[in-house]
Amino acid sequence: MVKKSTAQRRRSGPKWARRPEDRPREILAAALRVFAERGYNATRLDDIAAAAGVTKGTIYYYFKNKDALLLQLAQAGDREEFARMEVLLADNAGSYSSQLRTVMRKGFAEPTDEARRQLRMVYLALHSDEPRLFARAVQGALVDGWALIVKLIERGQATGEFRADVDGPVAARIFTSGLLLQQLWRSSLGLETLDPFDNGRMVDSSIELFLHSLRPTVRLRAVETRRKARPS
Amino acid sequence: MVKKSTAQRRRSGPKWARRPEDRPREILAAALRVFAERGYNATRLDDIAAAAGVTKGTIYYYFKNKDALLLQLAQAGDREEFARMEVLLADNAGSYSSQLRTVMRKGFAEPTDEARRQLRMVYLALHSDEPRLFARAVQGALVDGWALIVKLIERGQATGEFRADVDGPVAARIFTSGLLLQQLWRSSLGLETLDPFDNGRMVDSSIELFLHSLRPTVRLRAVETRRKARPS
DNA sequence: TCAATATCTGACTTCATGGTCAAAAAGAGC
DNA sequence: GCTCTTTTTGACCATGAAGTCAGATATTGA
Repeated sequence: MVKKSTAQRRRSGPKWARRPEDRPREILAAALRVFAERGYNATRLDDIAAAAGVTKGTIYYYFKNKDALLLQLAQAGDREEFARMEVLLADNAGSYSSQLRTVMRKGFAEPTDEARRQLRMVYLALHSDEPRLFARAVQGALVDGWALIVKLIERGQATGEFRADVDGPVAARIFTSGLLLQQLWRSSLGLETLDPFDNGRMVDSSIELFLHSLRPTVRLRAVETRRKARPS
Repeated sequence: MVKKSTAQRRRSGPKWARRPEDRPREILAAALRVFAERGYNATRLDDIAAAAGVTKGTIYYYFKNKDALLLQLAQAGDREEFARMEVLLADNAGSYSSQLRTVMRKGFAEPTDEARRQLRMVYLALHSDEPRLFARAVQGALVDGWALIVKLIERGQATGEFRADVDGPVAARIFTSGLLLQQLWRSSLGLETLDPFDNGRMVDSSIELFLHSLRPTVRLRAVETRRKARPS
C-alpha cells in the first residue's frame, strides 16, 4: 500500500523528501500493522518509524505521543465499523430480535477483512498491555454500541416483541461486556488453555441467551415453586 | 492486629528479632493493607516492608517476588470466600433460582467485611495495573465459580426448573464476566463518569436477566413472527 | 562460651525506551 | 541563487523501583 522503495536512495538524489500530505497516513498505516503484529508495548516507536520509512522524530512532528497514535487508529477504525453497521441494519428490516442478532454477530464474530482483523489484534494486545488506554480506546464505540442496542430493545418492547419489564440498558451492557471479556481473556491471556471454549459457540449461545432474556414468558408455576425433595 | 511497637527499640535491646513463624503472615497482612490502599503498581516493596516492620530483604527471604506475594494473598482470600459460599448454600435449600441468586449476589455485591473489601480493592487496582497478573489471580476462583454455577444450572434443568436447551457453561461465563467487567471499568477506569450506573441496579438486573434466560418460556407466536410493516 | 546456622539488613546494581531538541536538509518563493 | 520556512533527522537524556547479595545480627545447641 505504501510505496516504500520508490525513491529509496536514488543515486545521489536527496536523502529524504518532504511529504507532509502523506506522512500522517503512512505513519498511521505502519502503526496499525506493527501494533497488530507485535502488540502495543512490544512495539518500539523506532519500529513504526522504520516501517513508515521515517525516523522517530517525524512521528513526533505529526503526533503528540504513542498513545495519541493508538487512539487515532482506534477512532478511525471504529467510525468505519459503525458506518458499516448502519448500512447492515438499514438492509435488515426483520424483527428486532434479528436486528439484535446482526449487531451482536457483527460486533463479536471474527472479522473477515484484514484491516478490521488487525484492529482487533491491536485491541487484544492493548487490553493486556495498557488497560487504561484500552478503556479509553473502546469507550466511545462501546457507549455508542450500547445506545444502539438499547434503542432496538426499546422498540421491540414497544411492539411487544420483548417483555416490558426488562432492564434494557443493563442487558446491553452485561451481554456485550461478558462476551468482550471472554474474548479478551481467551486470546491474549491464558484462559483458553485452562478453560477451552469455542468462540463460535460462545457468541451464538450468548446471543440466544440475550434474546431469550428479552422475550416474554409465561411462568410455569408448578415448576418454579418446586423444591428439592430431600433437605440437605 | 500486628503488634508493631511492642519491642520497638527497647533500650539497648537487640536491633531485631528472629520470628520466622510470624513473618510470612505479617508480611502478607501488611501487603494486603498497602496494596488495597495504594494499588499494586504504586506500592513499593519498601512500603510493605515498613508496614510489616521489616526490610525489603526479608520479604525476599520468604517470598519469591512481588507477584508471588499478590498471588498468595489472592488465593487465600478466594479460598475463604468459597468456604463461606458453601456454608451459605448449605443453609439455603430453596429453588435453584434462589441459590443462583445467592451465589451471584455474594459474588458481586459490595462486601461488608473489611478483609474482603480490601481484597476487592486490590483486584480493582490490579486489573488496570497488571492485567496478566490479575487474570492469573482470579482465574482459579472464576473457574471454580463457573463450575458451581453450571452445577446449579444442570440440577435445575434436571428438575425442569430451567429449560433444557440452555447453554449452561456459556451462561455462567457470560453473566459473571459481564458483571465483572462492568465493575472493573466503573471503579478503576473512568466509565462511571461517562456512563453512570448504579451498582445495585446492575447486579440485581443482571441476576434477573440471568434467571430469566434460564427459565422455560412459552413462545408467543403472534408476536415472535411479526415483522415491521414497511419494507425498506 | 563459642561455633554454626538461620534470619534479617540495606546499599547497590540494573536496564531500556519514550520523548526532546538542536541542527541539518529540502523546498518554496522571490 | 539566495533566503526563509517547513520538514526531518538522530544523538541524547532521564528515570526509579524490583531484585541481589555480602555481610551483620540473633538464636540455638553443645
